[in-house]
Amino acid sequence: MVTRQTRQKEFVLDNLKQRFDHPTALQIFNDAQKQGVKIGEVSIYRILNNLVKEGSACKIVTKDNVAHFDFTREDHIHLVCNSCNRIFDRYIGDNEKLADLIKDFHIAKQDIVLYGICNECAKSENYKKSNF
Amino acid sequence: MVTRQTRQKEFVLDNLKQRFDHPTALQIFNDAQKQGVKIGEVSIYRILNNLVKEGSACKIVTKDNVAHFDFTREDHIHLVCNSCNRIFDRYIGDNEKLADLIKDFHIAKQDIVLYGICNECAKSENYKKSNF
DNA sequence: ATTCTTATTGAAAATGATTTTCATTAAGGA
DNA sequence: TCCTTAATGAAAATCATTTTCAATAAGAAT
Repeated sequence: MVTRQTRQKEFVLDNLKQRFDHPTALQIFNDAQKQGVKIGEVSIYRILNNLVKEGSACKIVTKDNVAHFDFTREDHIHLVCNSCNRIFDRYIGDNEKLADLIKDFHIAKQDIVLYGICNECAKSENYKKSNF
Repeated sequence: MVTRQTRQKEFVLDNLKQRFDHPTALQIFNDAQKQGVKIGEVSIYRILNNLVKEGSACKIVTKDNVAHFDFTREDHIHLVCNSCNRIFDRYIGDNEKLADLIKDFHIAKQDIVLYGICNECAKSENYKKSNF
């Protein structure tokens, strides 16, 4: 299957690259409309999910069940506020301590969540079928 | 407002205390039915959300947009598999390094998410109105 | 440049977990 | 036993996201 370059894909990727506010699909859709770019909302969802699959973007789900997207740049982690649903970036090295991550943010250990692929799924390679 | 003790609340809390598999509302509902305990699904959602609000439970949302619940015990963090959607507990101290969290799990830094309350919301105390 | 294949799009409908509504039930104090 | 109102639950609503599928268009082939 040969992938094709389209206006829609280009717009979504560019929009995501330019901004640092972890937009939702709807926010990107609104940007497109403001700029007179014709894209259906559904296509934005599909394009974003594809970017996540290929590793060019990551998806962060806030507690209001809304997916936010971020272009994959330098390694950083995400601090998510459960009240205002904003997402903050924190750049931190491998050798830094857990306590450093929690500083300046009110986080219980139970609310530290690391999304990845468990060893079992990684071995079976089933995860390739996954949406993430 | 005086809170009242009910069979329904008791069942949900007990069920959550007994299990370590981070059940969904539906799983708890199924347990109730198997055991002949009459509770509506809606009530389970409501009771679980109340437990989260009061700090007795925490909610972990997997990438398939399903909420899982965990009775608040010792401090531990959650590793979530994006393929099988299982949730793993990891007990870890403040002084441990970030690298230790990632060991044995295939995680990009972008997929490390810490849910909490940002300083701004904590100051304004708006977060008390929040569901979390 | 034109044709052709099929990847991609997008509108409408479907999905599915969760929340809201509101009449009914029942906890537990009076 | 009565009374207030917290809590429940069935049905309906919500809402982000996904699926469907006919129409469109990228870009290779001719």
